[in-house]
Amino acid sequence: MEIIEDQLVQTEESCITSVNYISDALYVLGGKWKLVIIFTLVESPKRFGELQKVLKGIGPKMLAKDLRELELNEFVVRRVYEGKPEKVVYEATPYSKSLSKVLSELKDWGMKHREKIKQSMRKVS
Amino acid sequence: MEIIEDQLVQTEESCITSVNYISDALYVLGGKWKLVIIFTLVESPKRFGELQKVLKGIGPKMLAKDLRELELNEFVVRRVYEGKPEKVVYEATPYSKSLSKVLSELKDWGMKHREKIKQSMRKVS
DNA sequence: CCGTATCCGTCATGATACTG
DNA sequence: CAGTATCATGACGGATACGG
Repeated sequence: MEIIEDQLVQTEESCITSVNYISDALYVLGGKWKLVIIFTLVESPKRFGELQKVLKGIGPKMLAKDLRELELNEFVVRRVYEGKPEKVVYEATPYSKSLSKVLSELKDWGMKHREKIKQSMRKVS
Repeated sequence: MEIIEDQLVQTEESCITSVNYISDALYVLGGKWKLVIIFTLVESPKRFGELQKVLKGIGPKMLAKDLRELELNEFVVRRVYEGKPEKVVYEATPYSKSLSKVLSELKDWGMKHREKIKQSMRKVS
């Protein structure tokens, strides 16, 4: 019995380690918008207003807050170009690009998920 | 000018579509615990108490709520085995397993991220 | 052991108005 | 255009007690 317990603890340990990695990731990437912001900025740099348009539904406060946090964690660079009206552009860093696999897997899964939802809606109706 | 606008709208459109897929995914998987719960259950089915132990820090209320939602969205099956003390086991469905790529990419990224954090802490000290 | 019920505090999110 | 200020709401989280 105790031996079995030990084995369980072992397997649980490695599982817990993996869980910690995922929790770490979610700690910096968590929330409703951060991953989406990173995704759109990896596609191309964008201005504040453009981001608001692409991320339908986000308010300026949340967007500003998330951008600040993403800048702190080095996912995003805020560049200011002086000029008549000065231009502010947000740009994804190489570190953001290290997330591209995660993002593309998530996007693929999201596509399949949407298909599944559509089908179950057909069944209901 | 209007033609350029149209082109921008085109590129934005495809970007927005991808954004929607990711938002869809985050809608069902979002929050602090859902992905972690799915991950541990994909490794092996677990009981309520075991989950509480593995996910250090989650309270019974949150765990119950997330498990209920995951059951609704068909990520998890709740199985009850009758017996002296009846046993309740939560099990990942095949649909959860369709997330395995997302999860392993996220885990890998989390590992690298932890390394990066460690290094930047060394630099500071 | 498996949860539910309750209370309560904190934080994330949102809507809107407003300033440089 | 880029963001801040303000206010409101709900999600999340912790503690504890309780019932099946």
